[in-house]
Amino acid sequence: MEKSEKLAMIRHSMAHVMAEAVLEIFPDAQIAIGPSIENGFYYDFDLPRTLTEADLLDITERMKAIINSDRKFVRSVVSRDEAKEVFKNQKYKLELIDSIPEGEEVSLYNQGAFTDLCRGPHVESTKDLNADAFKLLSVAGAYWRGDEKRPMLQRIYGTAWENPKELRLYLDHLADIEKRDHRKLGKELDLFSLHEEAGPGLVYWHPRGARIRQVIEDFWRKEHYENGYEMVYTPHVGKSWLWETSGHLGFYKDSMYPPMEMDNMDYYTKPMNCPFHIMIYQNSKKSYRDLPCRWAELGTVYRYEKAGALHGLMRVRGFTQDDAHLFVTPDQMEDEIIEVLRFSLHMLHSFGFNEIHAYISTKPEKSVGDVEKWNAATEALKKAVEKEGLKYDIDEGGGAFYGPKIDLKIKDAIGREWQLSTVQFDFNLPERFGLTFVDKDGVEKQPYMIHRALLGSIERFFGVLLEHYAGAFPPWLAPEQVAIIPVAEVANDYAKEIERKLRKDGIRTVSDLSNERMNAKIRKAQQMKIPYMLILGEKEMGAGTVSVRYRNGKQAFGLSYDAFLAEIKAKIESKEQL
RNA sequence: GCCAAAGUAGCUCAGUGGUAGAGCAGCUCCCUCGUAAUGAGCAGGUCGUGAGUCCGAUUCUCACCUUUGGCUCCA
Repeated sequence: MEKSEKLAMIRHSMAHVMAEAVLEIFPDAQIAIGPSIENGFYYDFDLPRTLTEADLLDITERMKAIINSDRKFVRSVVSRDEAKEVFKNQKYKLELIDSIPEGEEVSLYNQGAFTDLCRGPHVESTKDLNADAFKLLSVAGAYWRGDEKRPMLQRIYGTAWENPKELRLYLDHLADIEKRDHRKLGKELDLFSLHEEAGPGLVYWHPRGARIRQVIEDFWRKEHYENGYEMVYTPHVGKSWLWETSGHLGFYKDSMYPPMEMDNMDYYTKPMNCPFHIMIYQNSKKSYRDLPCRWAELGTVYRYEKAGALHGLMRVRGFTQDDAHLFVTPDQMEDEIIEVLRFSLHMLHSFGFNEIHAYISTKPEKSVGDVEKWNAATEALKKAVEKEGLKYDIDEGGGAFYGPKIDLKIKDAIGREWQLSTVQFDFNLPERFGLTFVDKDGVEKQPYMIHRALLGSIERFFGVLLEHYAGAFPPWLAPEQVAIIPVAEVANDYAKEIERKLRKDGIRTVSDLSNERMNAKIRKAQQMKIPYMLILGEKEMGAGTVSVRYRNGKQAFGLSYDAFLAEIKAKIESKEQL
């Protein structure tokens, strides 16, 4: 048996054991569902009162007792009526029984005092579970069937493994995630802040964070120019006419900031940049000779995200998309898609993301645009992905109503997936705005329009980068690349001299002339995760050299200034991690 | 928006029905030091906001705001 199947069985069985334990404490509890999930399991309950930390300990102890009592998991197949009789006091189970398709058999699993409606499979006996290889993690609210109109249940999350060692590894992994939390690092490294009193979900970039953002944006612009894009700038607000035409006021209004009234007109802050880029397109009549238009903008947009959805930099209300729109002829479409994908991968690789997975989403049932276009676009997406040799999954029918898309997800340093790039066809806006170009044959035709963002949003991308590197940015991104640390006051002038030279040579440098001890300065620089420290004392002054302490603790003594400069420049140039 | 927890000094946190404390950071002084914290002193808080109970509320109650973990949605 595959390990993943075995773990799923263990976790699913754990969920049943947990349900039994909960029922021991709350005999009248209504039980909902309890599946295995990635890394663990959960079970949803409708309970007479809110669970506390103490309850979790109590449940844990009871679970251990159940596991150690060697109860068999016994499967039985019953009729619907029999099942309904068994669960006559369990309204959620009754609903589930009714939702089982006709013809599918209804099975129960029983262990000890607990019987659950369940497809299985399960381990043979509770003794196949390890009482020291699970942990209940948290209680959270969850709607019955994920529907916010239905009752809110209490969900207990747990993690379960084959043995205590695996559990330990997983708990260490959770601790690692916590250590890398971009909100924590953002504070520690003085990169950004959010201010509840000034508006939730709005980001303030501090000098050190802004430095990194600047490096990202400069690189982004340079690459875009090199790859045939032009930059545009567009306004932050637009009259309601624009959003009515685009359809946003019809489909997207709930996610937009409310209107501002001026001169009897409603103005909306933009939740997307597309209508503005379309205005530029429409400013003049386009010939096939003008296409493709590749227009990019670091466009700051505002969206009303539900309060509960806000999360650090990952989910905010104001953010900057690294947006671009491509207006292309049908002939150009395929090559352009291949090119966009190649470009995306190049960008992601540059930032140190090398494990990339593609997800193609195809035509949903309700859609606009004719089938031929959908097919051509979808084929182009597949071709592009295959050409790059990317692993990909297809989400059949998972596209937006207005066009198919590719999403790229990267894996970070600790194996978590993040969606960054997205390439999205749009058959809707060209129609709504009546976009055309004059083809060779003199006939006006509709161009293909492609939205794409490579990094997604700068805020979110920054958050992902921060967690990926755990704050220890590679030299090319580090807000401060060199910290100069004089051993004692006598070396301060020499420190200033070296700082001036480095700054002049384009190296981001700070020097610490405070009257702390050298050790304290090193500690400070180390905590700020500055990649290079130059320790300058009488020896260096005398010889006109520098001594380097690298972020990883290694040291090099007596380097000439030029040798050090060459070394750091090479690192920056290569974008390597130190 | 819903469920739960939380909000005390710039940060991390302790604490109490009789208007608060630590460490770090900050400031001052001392130290001038060779690879992760020299030492001493000072200053810093209307205890998230508003109401209620009470002789008295940071502490108890309620409402609101915000944050966190989830649900939903997504970049």
